[in-house]
Amino acid sequence: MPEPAVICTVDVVLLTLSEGELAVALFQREKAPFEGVYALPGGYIHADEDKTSVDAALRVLEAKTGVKPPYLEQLCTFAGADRDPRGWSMSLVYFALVPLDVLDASTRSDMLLCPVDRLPDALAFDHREIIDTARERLRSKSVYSSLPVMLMGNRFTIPKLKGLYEAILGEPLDKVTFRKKILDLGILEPIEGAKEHADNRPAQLYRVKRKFRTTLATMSRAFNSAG
Amino acid sequence: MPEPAVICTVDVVLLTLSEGELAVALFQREKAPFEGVYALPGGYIHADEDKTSVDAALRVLEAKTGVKPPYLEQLCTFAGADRDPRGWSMSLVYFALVPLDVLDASTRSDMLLCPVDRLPDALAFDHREIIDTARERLRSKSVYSSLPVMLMGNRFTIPKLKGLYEAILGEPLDKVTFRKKILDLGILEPIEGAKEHADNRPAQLYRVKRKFRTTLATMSRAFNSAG
DNA sequence: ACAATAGTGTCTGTTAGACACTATGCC
DNA sequence: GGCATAGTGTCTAACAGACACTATTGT
Repeated sequence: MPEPAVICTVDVVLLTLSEGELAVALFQREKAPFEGVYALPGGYIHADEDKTSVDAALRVLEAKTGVKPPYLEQLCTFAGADRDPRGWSMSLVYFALVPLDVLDASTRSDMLLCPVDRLPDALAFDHREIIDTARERLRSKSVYSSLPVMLMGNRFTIPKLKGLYEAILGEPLDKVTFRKKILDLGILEPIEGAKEHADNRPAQLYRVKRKFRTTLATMSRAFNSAG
Repeated sequence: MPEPAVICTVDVVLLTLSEGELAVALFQREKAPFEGVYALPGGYIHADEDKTSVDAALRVLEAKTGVKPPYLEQLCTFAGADRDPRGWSMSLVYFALVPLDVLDASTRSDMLLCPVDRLPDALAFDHREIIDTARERLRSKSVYSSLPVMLMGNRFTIPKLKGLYEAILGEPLDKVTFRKKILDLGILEPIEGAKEHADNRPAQLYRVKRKFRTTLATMSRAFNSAG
């Protein structure tokens, strides 16, 4: 017996660090439903074109943003009868982390980089919930891993990275502990003679070691003490 | 433009504790593809019947096993062109934990409870990979949470629960540490005067406190020392 | 009494976090 | 010199894990 068709789409939560804040990439929808309303980049799965669901996510992201994300993982699937007025729908959502400079280099002009703490009042479908889920995923992974370095550019200082962790976790971290643990991971190396200058003591610049450019490290203990 | 149809299914990895081992519920497929081969309980999403994807998972599980699982969460979505010979398919996989006695009470006779360490040589589709993903999810969640108590019955002893954690994590745990941490969670209470008798010193029986029957606790530190 | 497992008390090495301190730039 | 931030040394309280010990049953 033929089943009523299910609407199969892929959406991507692309997060970046913009002006010290976590921001998500949004686009105004060109068609109904939710025409003109901001939504995550996404689109139908093209069964004749996408070999895997990752391919579909990359294709959609490439089309909307021109970016190949250095980090991409499956987030969750949002499905049900009520989330799309056109019918029963299934949205396979991916979660991408992209440094701001990569995004800047190839941005399509219609993209809105919106700080996750100040989302528009209206978002298409259940995209607000999806973004919240992505934030929560990033937060929980950040507690015990080096995932956030995917949001930094090629060179960054420890204090800047600490600020990013604090922005993600929403709480202050201890300077000494953060330093020790992030360095103990062994994925960062100082860039000889390179310092970031401000109107105070310059900070040592670091980069991710070559062999960890793709792989990420997990740390043995959490950064914060929360249970 | 009409998109080529995507095959939308729900599958459930139902795990239980059988004779001290973690076991998964499998069924022989009645139709091609993979007719006669063991597979996870699953089926098409019924867009006209299932309001949400959880409904679909529960319906499929109820139909095959007669069980309403005390714990159910979305695991992952497996999708792509190659996993199903019929075409591009998308399987939304749920992950259920059920105590053995609940399962025994309403088992359909054609179910195979197979220890996860001794799976059949042949499994339908990518179900072996799916089961591995579920084991890994359970393992990672067990390190820092009380999730495994969902696999115990109404009453159990601390040493029995410790054995379950060891089966899931695949490594021995320290008796003292386990005791302290599982009790510190505050979700268990001793059953007054109830002991489990063997041919040695009887062990105190515990149960999950009423207010935690549905909610689960997370512990501040890991059970094991592994990073 | 003995075997076997349940359960506890104590010690030790490790570590997170607090705090104080030093270092190094710009004004 | 003063200020601000980078970076380090040290102390302490908490805790995981090891080990030895006691407790309680059946045989």
